[in-house]
Amino acid sequence: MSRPVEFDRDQAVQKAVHLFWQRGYQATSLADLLEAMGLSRSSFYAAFGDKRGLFVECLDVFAVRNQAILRRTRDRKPPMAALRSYFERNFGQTSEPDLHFGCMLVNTVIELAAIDQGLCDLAGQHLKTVQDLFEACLRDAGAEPDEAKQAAAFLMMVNEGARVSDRQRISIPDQLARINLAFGYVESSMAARTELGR
Amino acid sequence: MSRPVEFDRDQAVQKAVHLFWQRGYQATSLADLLEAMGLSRSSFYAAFGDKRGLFVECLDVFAVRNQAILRRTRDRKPPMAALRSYFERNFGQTSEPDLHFGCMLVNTVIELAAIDQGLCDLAGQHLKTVQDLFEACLRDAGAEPDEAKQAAAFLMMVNEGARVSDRQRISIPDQLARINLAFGYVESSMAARTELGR
DNA sequence: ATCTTTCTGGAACGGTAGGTCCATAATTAT
DNA sequence: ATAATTATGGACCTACCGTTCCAGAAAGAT
Repeated sequence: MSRPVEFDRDQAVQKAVHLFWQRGYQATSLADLLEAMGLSRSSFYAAFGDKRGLFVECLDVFAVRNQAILRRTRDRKPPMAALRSYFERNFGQTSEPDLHFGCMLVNTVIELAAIDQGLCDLAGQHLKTVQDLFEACLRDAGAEPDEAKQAAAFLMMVNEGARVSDRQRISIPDQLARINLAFGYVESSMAARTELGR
Repeated sequence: MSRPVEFDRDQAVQKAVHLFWQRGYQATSLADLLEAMGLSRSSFYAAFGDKRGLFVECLDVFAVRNQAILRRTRDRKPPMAALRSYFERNFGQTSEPDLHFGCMLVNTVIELAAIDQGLCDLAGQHLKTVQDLFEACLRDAGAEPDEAKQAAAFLMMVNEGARVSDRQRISIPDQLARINLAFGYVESSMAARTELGR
């Protein structure tokens, strides 16, 4: 076998994630993608099938990368601190100066709910996985099963809301204050149950 | 002066709001709009300028209608109950059987943040007005100035998160449970301050 | 050097987008 | 009736969309 230099597939997908994350599915044209990924039309269709196929792949990549943030800190910090740092890391300073793209999964749910139910459901499943991670952390922190489930659902709602505000370029201090308030509520509620017996 | 029968402008705008709310800005084509509004291309451009102009008008109409829900119940119920019913009404049963469109303002922020900053900012301003309404209700309920501001920001985050889940067709009981939890947090926090000290 | 395989650049496709234009129909004032 | 005014239907425009196709360039295998 033989072929011209292979392009770096993973790197190309990363570029695509960045574009889709920033501009959404519909507003990202094939021309935009080809330029950013640095490959030709023909290679694109050979490698990814079509635009929608690439988007599915990007959703998966984003979701894995996003969950990894939480999974890694979970090994190194107490469970509640890991949860907090997941929220804070997503909204604090980033590698890029102006990275207020929210969450690609949330953006997808909103943009495509009435347009492409398959893509919307896929994004929703990934979000559900994150919510399950929240629940696991809360269990580790001592929450009762039902309490953990409720609090995880609440924190996912907070997460989604924070991502919306992020797209509006809310100030970082304001953002952190709201997140801190939400965690204060959850933690004091858990503490209350623990202190005054079961 | 003289002219053929005028079309009902307000009614046409209502139809457009419904479409934009459901499908978003980009995915709503002119053909969709003309059919729903029941008018011809020429009349459309004469009356609204262009698609973007109509969208601006729709954002305003939606925002006013949305705020009216809260303003009206505020006259007839205690402030915290009015706030709660704003959240519950937006996610409980509606006139239409499957009206899981979220909030048009939130949808616009997410869809157009990187596409049309003007429209995104306009939607953001309308959301800020709602947040100010939240704050006023909390003041009426006895919150201190800073406490009211913080809690209003928190509730706006909850509101935005709830709208995202709404587009994912979250079950109504789950939705109400999360909202109830959020309000429980805010109310018990306010009660704690009132009881002990100050 | 030749063959084989893989990727490339670019032309071309049909479809649809938002927007413009104009001849015609409809209505009121005179 | 006639004139003046205004909305209508629909053809038309340009631009771009995602996708397909193909001749040819590049590189390892023989």
